[in-house]
Amino acid sequence: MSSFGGRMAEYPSLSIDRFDRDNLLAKAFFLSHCHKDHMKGLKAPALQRRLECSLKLRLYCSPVTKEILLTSSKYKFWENYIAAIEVETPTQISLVDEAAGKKEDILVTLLPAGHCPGSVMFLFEGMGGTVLYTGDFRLASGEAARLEWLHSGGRVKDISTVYLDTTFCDPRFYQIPSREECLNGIMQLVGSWVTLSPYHVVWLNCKAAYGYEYLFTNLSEEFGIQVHLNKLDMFKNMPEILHHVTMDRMTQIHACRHPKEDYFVRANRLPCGNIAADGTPLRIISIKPSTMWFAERIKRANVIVRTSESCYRACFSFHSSFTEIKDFLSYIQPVTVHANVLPMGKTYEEVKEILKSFCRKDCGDEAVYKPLGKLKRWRQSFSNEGVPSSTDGDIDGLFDDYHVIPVKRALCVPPPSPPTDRREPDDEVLVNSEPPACFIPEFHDCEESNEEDEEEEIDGANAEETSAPRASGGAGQRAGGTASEETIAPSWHSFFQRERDEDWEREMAPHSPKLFSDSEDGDSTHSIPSSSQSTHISERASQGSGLETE
DNA sequence: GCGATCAGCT
DNA sequence: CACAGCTGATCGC
Repeated sequence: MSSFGGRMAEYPSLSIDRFDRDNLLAKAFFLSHCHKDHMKGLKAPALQRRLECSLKLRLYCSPVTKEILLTSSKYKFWENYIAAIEVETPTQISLVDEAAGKKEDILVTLLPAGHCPGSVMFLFEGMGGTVLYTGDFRLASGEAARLEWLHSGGRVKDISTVYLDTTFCDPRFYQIPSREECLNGIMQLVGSWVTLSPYHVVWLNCKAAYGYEYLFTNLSEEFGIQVHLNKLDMFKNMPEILHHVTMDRMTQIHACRHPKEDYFVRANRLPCGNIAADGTPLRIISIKPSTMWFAERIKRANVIVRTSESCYRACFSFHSSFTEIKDFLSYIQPVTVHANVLPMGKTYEEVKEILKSFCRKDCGDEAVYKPLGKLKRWRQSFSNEGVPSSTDGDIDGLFDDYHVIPVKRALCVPPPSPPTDRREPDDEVLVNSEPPACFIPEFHDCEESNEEDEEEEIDGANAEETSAPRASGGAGQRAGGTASEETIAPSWHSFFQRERDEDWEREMAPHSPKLFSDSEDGDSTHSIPSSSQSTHISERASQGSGLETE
């Protein structure tokens, strides 16, 4: 959760991701993405009043963020005060002091942050120097090098300060499997289930927040099955998402929510209450995206963990891991860095100390901080009214070496580890060189591990301990169900006959499914085909009743 | 009645 | 397994 106060020392008249208290006095507002903890005060009457009294005040964000924000009626009043800025399009903004009549121009560039739809980082350039506010982000190691606007003249820009998403800035979160690895694991699990029969459905237990959309679109694309959501209006102008989601409950992949969803799922019901038209009980598995991390370098990661008979956790993170943060910051090499988030159980000083080690070092008389050069050209500028006032499409000359990885500053890093080396996360950095002139602590050797109590290895003996009795008088919940949630009888059968009509009938065994069980209890019907080696699904004996829904 | 804050619970 | 946000209780206005 962001604890950033909203303002940066270098540009104190801007407010970012906080809109309460002193931030109300800002000359311009910025929203990095649409998560509530970055929107504090954004719908407060005090801010509404402030807007109505000013001709100049604008909220700057990405076009997607604007779309999402304005979909919510609570934020509709922003309609005339939002200036969407295209991503990766340097844009000039005039900050006007309406009382003093003074004006200051800054250049802002939105960089894709990989956190959720519309999420961006803000790169500010102006009299306060070059400052990067990351918002929340997840970039894989090496991705900073591909962000054009972090560079100039083939080199990384001279960035004085970074305001950084430090959610996982703790060696405990040393490594998180990549987006692709996680997605592949989930795809295989989903695929191995939904192909068994039309009655095999998956419930993705996603939090009520943006950021899972690429999961939905990829699953839908792969299996030709749209994902059921409670509402879609926020995606109405995003066809690339809209095509893959649906409000039709008659589908095999669900990410719908219900306040009592755990009750539903325990009773073998989907949160939306959907059932098969012919009364055949659905076979539901739940997959809960969670952050799973690895304190040590391990060769093969389990990105899926089975927690009970029909419940799985799948690795999923919208924040960069410790390694990714380190890579990002080491590449940017700012003079100073501020933590936007205090990771659980860490003090600000501890985080600061870690971050400092990734920043630019004071090495003797090497030029440490060069003043900002002349600003280059920009494509488009906004007047204070938020209207694009000019267009200058010619930016190509700025970055003709686009495909060449820009050269980093040659600071503080002696051979044999030249600064231009791009390290892969797996490279063994700690063995290959003398300590650099500026000693950089490494965290590779940390002994911390989340593995000890996780028991992620397959435990066939316990894996079937899932028919344990319900903790409570669960008998009151009949699978066939309470009548209140059902409305119209869905034409389940015909729906799927369009899609595929063979193969599944023979799979419709009457026994209860035992998923991914390696045990030989004789009732196992579900196993990931040969691909299980690459999926890294592990079983974990359920600690509780075996009927947990998370 | 509304908003802010916090505990509790995913 | 730790992110993001909901619900409900409490308090102040």
